[in-house]
Order: sequence, then C-alpha cells, then structure tokens
Amino acid sequence: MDLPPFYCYNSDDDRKEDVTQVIQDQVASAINKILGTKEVAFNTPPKREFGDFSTAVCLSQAKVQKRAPMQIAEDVKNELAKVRLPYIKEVIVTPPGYLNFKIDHPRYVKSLVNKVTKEKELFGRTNVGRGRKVLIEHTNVNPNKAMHIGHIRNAIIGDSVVRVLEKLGYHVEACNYIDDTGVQVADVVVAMLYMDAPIYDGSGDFNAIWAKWDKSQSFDYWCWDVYSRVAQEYETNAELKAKRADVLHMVEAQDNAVADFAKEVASRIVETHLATVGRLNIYYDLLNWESDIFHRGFWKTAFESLKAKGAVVYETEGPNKGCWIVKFGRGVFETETGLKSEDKVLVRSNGTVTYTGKDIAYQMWKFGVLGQDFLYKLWGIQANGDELWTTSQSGVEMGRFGKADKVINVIDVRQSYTQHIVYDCLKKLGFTKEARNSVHLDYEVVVLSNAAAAELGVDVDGDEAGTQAMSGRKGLGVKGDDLINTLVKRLSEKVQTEKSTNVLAAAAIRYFMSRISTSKMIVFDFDEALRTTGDTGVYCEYAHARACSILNRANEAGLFDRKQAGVFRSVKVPDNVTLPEENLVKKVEEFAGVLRKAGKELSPAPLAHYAFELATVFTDFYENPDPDAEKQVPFIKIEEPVLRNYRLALVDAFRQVMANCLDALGIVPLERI
RNA sequence: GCACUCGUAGCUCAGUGGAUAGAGCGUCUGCCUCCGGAGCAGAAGGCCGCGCGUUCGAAUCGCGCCGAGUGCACCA
Repeated sequence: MDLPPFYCYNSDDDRKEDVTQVIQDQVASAINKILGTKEVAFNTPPKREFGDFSTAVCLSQAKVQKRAPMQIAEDVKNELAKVRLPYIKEVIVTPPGYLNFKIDHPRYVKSLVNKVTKEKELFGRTNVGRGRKVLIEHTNVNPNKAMHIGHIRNAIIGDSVVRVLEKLGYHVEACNYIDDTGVQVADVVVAMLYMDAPIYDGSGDFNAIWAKWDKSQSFDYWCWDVYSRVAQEYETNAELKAKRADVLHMVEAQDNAVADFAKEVASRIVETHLATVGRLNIYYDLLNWESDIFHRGFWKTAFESLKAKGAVVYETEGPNKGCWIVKFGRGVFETETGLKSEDKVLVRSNGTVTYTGKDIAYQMWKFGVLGQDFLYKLWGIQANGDELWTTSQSGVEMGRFGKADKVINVIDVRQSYTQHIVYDCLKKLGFTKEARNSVHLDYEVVVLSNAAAAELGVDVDGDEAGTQAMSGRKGLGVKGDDLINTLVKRLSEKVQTEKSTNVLAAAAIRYFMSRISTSKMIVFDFDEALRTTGDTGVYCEYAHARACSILNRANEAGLFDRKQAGVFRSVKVPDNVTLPEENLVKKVEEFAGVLRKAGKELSPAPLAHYAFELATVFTDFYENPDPDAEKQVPFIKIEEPVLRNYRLALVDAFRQVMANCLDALGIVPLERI
C-alpha cells in the first residue's frame, strides 16, 4: 500500500521558533561549515555534566576523514570557539568522540517563559496544515445497541486526531457514519417486531411495539440485550431468521412503515451514542447516514464511472458468476475445495450492492469527486456549543461539507483489506491523488482479559492468562456508559463538585485509551482502567489543579494578578537555574514537537506520555525546587520578589502548557478537583 | 497457504540508529507543624522472543526462525 501522505509534509519551517531549535540550527550550520557535512543530528547526553545536547557527528566522520574521532571532535571544538554562538556557554568533548554543548540557562529559560506567556493557548500550535482540509470519519457504531469500550477507543482516537490536526493548522471536518440500513439494525427491528408478543401486525401502528421497551433501562442498553437474544434465537428459529431478509429488503426499499420504524430505532440509538461520547468531550460536524447514500443515488453514479473506466467487470462464469467484480489479488484460482476467488464483489448476483461498493461512492463524495452531494439539515447544538449537522432526505443543499484534500478513516485493523480495495478502486477510476490522500487509521481492537470476562459472568477461568473478544451478538462487552459510571462513582467521594467528577472520569478514560499505541491491542482490565494513581489522566489533572491552586493563592496574597496578562513577560531569571527548574523548562519546550509527532503518527499516544512526563517534572519542581538548599520554601512564601516571581512564572508556564496538552487530548483541564 | 500486527522488568506500557534500556502498577523501606499526600524519596526486579547479518555503534535497520493475534465473503 502507498505510504500514508501525512509522512510527506515538510515541517521544518515550523520549528524555526523553537528556542532549542534556533540554538541547534546555529550550531549545526557552524559544524557543517567546519566539517563540510550536510546534516547534524543532535541528541540528549546521558549525563547532565556533559551538557544539554550533543552530537555523534565526529564518529561518523572518522571513517570519511580517516582520523580518530576524538581528534576530529577536539578540532571542531577549537574551531567553534572562534565562532560566536549565542546561548552556548561551553563545548565539551567526551569519548569516543561526542561533542556536547552547554546552554546559557538563564537566557534560555527567560526566552521560553516569555514565549509561553505571550502565546498562551496558541503555544505549540503551527500552521503546517494551512489551507488544507482534512475529513476525519470516526466512531461509526452500528446504531442498534449501546457503545462498548472498543467503540470508545475508536471515538477517542478519532477525536484526538481531530484536535491535533486542528492545532497543526488544518481545516478539519469530523464525520460520524451511521449504518442505518445494515443487518445489525435489521436484527434489532426483527427482535422488536417478531421475537416477543405482541407480534407486529403490519398495520403501521408501532405503539404496542414501543411498549415492549422496558423503560427502566435506557434504549441502547435494552437493545443490547435484545440484539444478543435475537442472535441466539436465529440459531433455532428459522422462521424468525427468515424475517431478517424481509426487514432488510423493506429497509432498503425505504418506502414503507417498517423502514420508517427502523430509521426511528436507529435515530434513537444515535442519540444515546452522542450522549455517551459527549460525556467524553467528543463532538462531530456531520452525521452521514447510509440510507441517504442510497437515496441520493451515489452508488449508481460511482457504478457508471467504474464501468466506463473498465474497473469493474461482469462475471459470466466461475464462483462469482452473475456478479460485478473488481479484479483483485490472484483472481480466480483452484483449491482443494474447488474454485476460489480473491476478486471483490461489488454487485451481487441478485443485483444488490455490497458495503464495499457503497464505500467507494462514499469515499468519492468525501473528496468531492463524485459529482453529487447530500442534502443537509441541522441536527442540533452540541454541549460544546458547536452545531451538529446531518445528511437528510428532507434537507437543503449546502456547499460546505466534504471536498477534502485528505481523508482519514478511523476503522479497526480488521478492515484493512476492504479499505485497501476502496482506495485501489479510486486509483482505477483515475483518482490517483485521492487514493494517495486516503488514510486508513488502523488501530487495534480492545479485548477483555479473562479476569474481566469472568467478572462479566462469562464462563472462563479468570486466573488464567488469556483474552476474550467482545461480541455484540453474544452481548459480551463492557459498555462505555458503565465504565464512565463506575469511575464517576469511585471518584465522587473525593471530588468537590459533580462537574469536576465527570470531567475527571472522562480524563481517566481518555488517558487510558490514549496512552497505548494505536497498533497495540488493549487487553481491558478493570483494575487498570479504574486506577487513579500513577501514570493516569487523574495524575495529570491533579498536577494542573495544583498549579492553579498555587497561582490562586499567590493571587489572593496580592503577589500578582492572574487576570492581568503579561505580568510575567519581563520576568527576571536568577543566575543559577536549578536542575528541577531546568528540567521543567526543557519539558515545557518539547510540547510543540510532541504535537507534531502526534500529527505525523495520527495518534494521541505521544501526547499522553508527554502529559505524564510534564506532570512528573512539575511535581519534582514543586516538591524540591532547589535541591542544594537545606530547606524548601513554598513559592508563595519566598520573600525575595525576583525569585518568587520567577518560580510563579514557571508554575504559570507549566499550567498553560499542561492545559494545551490536555486540550489536544480532549481532556478539560480542571482548576480544582 | 499468503498478508499484516505484536513480542522490552512478575503485570501494563514508553523508548524506532547513539553513551549505563526507562516509567507506572504490584512487592519491600522511609516521608504529612510547610503553596493540594490522587504525592515524594529509596530498594528489589532485564540474554529488549531466538539466530544470523548491516554499522564505528542495533531494543531500534535487513534476512531467517519461534510464539501470540488478525485478515484473505455475493457480512459490515
């Protein structure tokens, strides 16, 4: 498959303002001039005595120059002494030939603190994405049951990437695809209409059907059980199973009472899903309904293009006889069990279109190359104040959605193959640029540890290592709302307000899902997910709240005015910057780079790790700001105004950057817990 | 069979070419007259799955194994 396009952009321009980058660029160009090299890579020395950053460039030069690396390093050091390098205090050579550089800390700290103070919530942002529109589709949960923690992982990754790319200057559109015409919705409809008495009489009156819903449960929870029950019933009840095809057929026809009922079921479930993810601070710009893809005839248009380009062929023989297929893989081949085909069917022999077929048309719409559009109407205003729009048969034309330069589909890794086919078909249609700009953000799934499964009542040995896949059909899984509720309950004892409790629970869950690489399976364990100490979102929030608390105390004592912008702008930095201070400032500076990394990898994981490291260095600074002193003095009780103001400025810089980082992770920073 | 992903401390994970491989949880030992103890300081715990290569230098790159998982539908 082609390389994801996000690896291609050149972000060099955006690093020009980083203080360390400025310093390293000057050192690098000086070294390049001396050695005649083109590039110098820097890294961090293992020991603080060596300096702030170093390079092994002399080691690789040893072979070229056929001289000892130590000797080269010494020569470079001597040459560098003749050049004026601002911010560099000292150059040290260590075996086997490293060049180490010491920074003039007071100047460095001052310029960085001033930068954070000036840029505030903009600190760390860049504009690499300027002028480019990215459409990110995520969540995409079948609207037939409650969301489980696997769906939650998808939504958290998707929403985090939306936030990161916005901070990198892209124009981002977040879409949530609603498959309201698929078998899963049909199954719940079958269950509601035909599984229990009273059976639907075909009258178009659904009052008796809705009355089956046990209102002591939310609708999505009730459907969760109903769906797993009907899946079991199918095994023994062929008559019921036959109803599925009927319902599916009516839903696709869209011109009958059952189709309207199905839409009503799906809509109600979508509302519950939006409520669930809303608790986690996740929002969208647009809901895209599969029924509208049918209605607007997207497939027909795409199909004509595919035929015109010869990308699809009609099979007159072989295993796919009577189907329109796209050639793929090895094509038709013989196996022990007979003829098999790796080609992908887009139109079945009964004339209906497969999901992949619809997806090709839909992907074309996302890039604005289908030549057709949805109709839209306002769904409502979300809790964050933003409008949420939806495609709709009764909507109006609008020019603002789709037409993206890049499209990111957040779908679990099991669908890599079909995504590949969709992008490949785009290429076959002549949309090579669009195919290249299509990204499958393929994260790994969430499974249950045996212990977690045992807690849910599954018949497994909870003491044994191993995992259980979640399954909607079996009704096996941890529901998102259950996890949130459990956390809220645990946290509420020690948190002052209900609002803070909810934010903190969301922080814990988002952090838990974000810290693990998207390429790694999450083996869900209750103890781990509910933990509030150590490497958690709660710890990060706590550090932030503590910083706010210090600043508030200082404010109350009249030491400075928090509301008054720029009070720290001209902060004086003492001559001796302590190690904890230095570590904090260096970590603060890393934020912009971490944000870029998250954007490049399309993953919240780097930001989560960074947030924890930032919280840790801050806590160290707070506990022990001056390790050489006999006694640590609380910042607000420092008598000397220069030192006190400086330490408070560092607290404020930390507070700002932690808030920015949490925001990128979709976590609301708390002033108080 | 083919393809992709994963394998690092008892457990959960960072680290993707640099110097002595890091965190958290759990275990053990200490620390609340003090800005928020959801914390801090310390101890113990590693053939970075195995082998061969590339390189001055490999957990990191290449090849080959081993183990775990996923995909290869006229399901989505």
